[in-house]
Amino acid sequence: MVLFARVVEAGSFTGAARDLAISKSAVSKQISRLEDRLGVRLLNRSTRRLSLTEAGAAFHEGCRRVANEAAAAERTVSRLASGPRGELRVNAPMSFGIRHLGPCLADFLQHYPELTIDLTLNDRQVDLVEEGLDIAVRIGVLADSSLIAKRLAPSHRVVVAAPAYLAERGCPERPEQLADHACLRYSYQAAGREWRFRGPDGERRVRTKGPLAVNNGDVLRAAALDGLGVALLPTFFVGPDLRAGRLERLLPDWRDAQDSAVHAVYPANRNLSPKVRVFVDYLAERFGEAPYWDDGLAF
Amino acid sequence: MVLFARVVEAGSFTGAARDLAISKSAVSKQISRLEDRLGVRLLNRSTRRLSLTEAGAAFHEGCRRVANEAAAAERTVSRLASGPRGELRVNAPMSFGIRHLGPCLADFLQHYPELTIDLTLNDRQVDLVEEGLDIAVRIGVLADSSLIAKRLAPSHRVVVAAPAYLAERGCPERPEQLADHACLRYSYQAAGREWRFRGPDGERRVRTKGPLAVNNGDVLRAAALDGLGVALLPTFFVGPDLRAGRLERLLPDWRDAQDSAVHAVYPANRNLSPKVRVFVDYLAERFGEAPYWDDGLAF
DNA sequence: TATGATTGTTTCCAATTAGAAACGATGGCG
DNA sequence: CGCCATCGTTTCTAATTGGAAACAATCATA
Repeated sequence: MVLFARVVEAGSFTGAARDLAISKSAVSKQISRLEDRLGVRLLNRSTRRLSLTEAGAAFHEGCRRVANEAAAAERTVSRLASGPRGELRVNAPMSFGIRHLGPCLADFLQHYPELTIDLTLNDRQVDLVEEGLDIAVRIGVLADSSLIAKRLAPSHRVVVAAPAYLAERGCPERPEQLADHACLRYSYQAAGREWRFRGPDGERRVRTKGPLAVNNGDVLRAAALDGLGVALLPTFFVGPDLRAGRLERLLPDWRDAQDSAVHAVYPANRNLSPKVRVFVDYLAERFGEAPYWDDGLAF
Repeated sequence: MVLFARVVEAGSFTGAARDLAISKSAVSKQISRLEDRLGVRLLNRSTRRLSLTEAGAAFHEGCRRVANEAAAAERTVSRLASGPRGELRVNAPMSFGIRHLGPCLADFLQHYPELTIDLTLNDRQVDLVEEGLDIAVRIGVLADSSLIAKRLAPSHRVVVAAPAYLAERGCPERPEQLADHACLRYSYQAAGREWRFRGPDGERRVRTKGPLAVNNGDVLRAAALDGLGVALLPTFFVGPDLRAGRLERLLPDWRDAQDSAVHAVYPANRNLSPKVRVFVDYLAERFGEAPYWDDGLAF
């Protein structure tokens, strides 16, 4: 229809072909096919002159409208494709979002004034497609799926306790000794009860016990700060507490065997929209392999 | 764009494929190509669920409008293609138009109430395409062209004269004798001066002379009626005069060697519009190989 | 009145697109 | 928890469409 409109407006097949950068044989054949499909002759053509039939004139009216609408629609889309613009719908885990995403949004949005963000924080596994999300931040080991996962930062978990607790119960030197401590742990996590470490002489597993299991990191941290016990928490959670001396890191020679990472997860890579790309790039730059929350900590 | 709109509205590729009676692989590939061309992902697809991206939602809005406009345009055209409707632009020679086309229009239009006629009468050779005409009635031998010519009726020319003239000058029995008569003839016609006949013993040519040459049949006829001389005129012109005895036919055993025909001429045959078809058929039926204007005359 | 230039169409071949079937992934259902 | 049905994608082949050149028809020009 766009081609037909162009032919009418150019006044010739050859002119339309030139305008649309296709061959005149393609124009001729497309118009013929269109006429056959509609069952009407649209253009009367003598070798050197074109004229519209009654049907052609009516159809051209419609084609012109179609061509305009189509061009407008493509312009709208191209605008969204040409730069970071529009609304970015983000999902993230509650605690990470509050601590590390929230504080950077103002700066990010300042860089991209045509972008707005709709951030949803929750700890359940959401379906990006179903919820119409552009991107989710996820921490841990990822189940493989059709989505793209981009690593934003490492996520180390460390064993921590309050100085008061250590003064009272002593400081464990080897993972096995944790079995005799009050261990605060995540509930509803696969191996929440068993802590695994990799150290100088291999891997060790410890079955922990303690007065509290909870499915929220903030509660866990608060309990540790109150000297209720020993907790295994990500550094993005307790980095400031360690630097401030409110918590102390135990077993510094042992690394959590389940070390994982912070990921950005988003659908497909082909035709990734600029808004998603700039957000992912921004986060990867801001966090990185040595994120600020690990400053002063060694691994 | 129509396909994309359909996918969004059906909520699945498979559903859209079914609606449009194409394969789902075609749908999948077309959407992918569209996304590549626009440089944006329009739909996020997990195996069992589709959701629109921001760009997809904006584009769908436009596609819906495009699809509606396109459907409306096709409906309009299909209506014109589905039956005799609209305006029929006709061209015909002046005298034939007045005598034989005009009188049948009322009857014709009564059969096709959704049709209107724009009839132009003139004797110059018009360019159908340039003038935007649907059909022309032409009499004589046709130059071949890209147009279709449908024979509507034979056109016989006969030699006639008024009884008064014959009483005074006598009745020629053989073509050669016309050379001694006052011959009234068409001017500006190739062989207007030379009359050719086919008779019992072959073809004869007669070089005529006379007091009047004119490029209009009505004037010629009036002159003959007035007894000014002998004229060679088509029967559709002088049929009534012959039957009424106002004119008499000479040389009944000799036929005009240039016998020609009444034709309907129109562009191309492929996708001939119903309005043209019914008009041509109507005229062919009304005139035919033994047209009413030849009633009572023998050839 | 002939010639050259330009138009839309056709032809032949290459490139693109559609279709059938297989595939991998996911949700519903027992 | 496993099976089946269904979804979108991929693969391979067949059909369709596009392009360059040849063609037929017309107009402008000399």
